[in-house]
Amino acid sequence: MTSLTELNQYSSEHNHNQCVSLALGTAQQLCNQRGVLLTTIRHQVLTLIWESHKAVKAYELLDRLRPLQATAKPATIYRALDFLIEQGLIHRVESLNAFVGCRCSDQQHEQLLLICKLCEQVDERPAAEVMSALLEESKQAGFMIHSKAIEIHGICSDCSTK
Amino acid sequence: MTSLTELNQYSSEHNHNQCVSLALGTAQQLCNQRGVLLTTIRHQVLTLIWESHKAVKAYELLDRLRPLQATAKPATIYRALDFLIEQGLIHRVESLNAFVGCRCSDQQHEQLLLICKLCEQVDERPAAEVMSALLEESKQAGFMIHSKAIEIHGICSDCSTK
DNA sequence: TAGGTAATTGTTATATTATTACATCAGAAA
DNA sequence: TTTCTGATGTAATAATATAACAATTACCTA
Repeated sequence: MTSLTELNQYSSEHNHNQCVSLALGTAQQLCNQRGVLLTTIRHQVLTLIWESHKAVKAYELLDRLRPLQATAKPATIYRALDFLIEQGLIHRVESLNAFVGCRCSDQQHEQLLLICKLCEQVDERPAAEVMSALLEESKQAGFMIHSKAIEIHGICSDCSTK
Repeated sequence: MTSLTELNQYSSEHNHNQCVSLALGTAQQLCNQRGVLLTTIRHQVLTLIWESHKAVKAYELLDRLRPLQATAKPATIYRALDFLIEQGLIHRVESLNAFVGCRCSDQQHEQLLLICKLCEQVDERPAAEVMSALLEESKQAGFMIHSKAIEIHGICSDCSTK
């Protein structure tokens, strides 16, 4: 079986339907395992986020959710986003105030994010070397890590070779 | 001469006046060298930011600036912040929507930020190993770096030993 | 199946963060 | 003096996010 992390969304010919169905399938499975509910709204928001590999703004999601949920309000979106983040199904991109689907929700969730300024796509990388250097650095500083946001902005390989 | 980076703000007995005068001195010097103006407002905002090693919110700065600049408005603060960031004199902490003085403005500006959840102080570290691992990772991904935000949240050594 | 409870969603209002556009002013250069 | 540039004043508004409370739904168990 293909795993989420084996797909590279930057390649223009990637099968995005496969991305989406893998992501939603994994999400459902994880929620089942954890005894939490992937309700209709949460499922819809996750699906909207997965429409592309770009980070999406909350109010853009709201606009896109409204046709499906006539009563949707900001709180509707933010609650769904909170849930999806808690469950590790999406990333909050701090430097963009935006949200992107996580392709590694079943594994190590904290990843390095490579954010392309041109195509706006966000790539996740486990970046083991970076993470271990980070651990070492924190250890030296006597700092106990709770969470990390590692966000790199630049030009992705696909855009720079075009 | 003591350099900014030799001081550790986490040690409760550090001489903060020294931090401030070093920071403001370096800032003035850099602005002179670059032929840009550290105007009264910009100097005041930088001074307010340096009142502590905590990240400060824009509207909190505004409140604290108003006694000094009766006409100050949001744009006043955001313009000063934009300038200070451009000149590398402060960091924007993306994950807090807040701002903190930079102790390495005369050197490599992009640093790892260690943000304590208890005392709220922000420590900067050049973290050479992390940065080189990051470069290597980007290279492998064919990604051209423009800028980085590396923000680690947790408990600082000072707080965890208290 | 009825009743209790916790989780989810609906709804309104508002807080917080940030930008845009245009007017004015101050200082350096022609 | 005129002109240009950068900085600031000012008003309005856009964009992002949360709080508080009511209503509904899902689920457990007696």
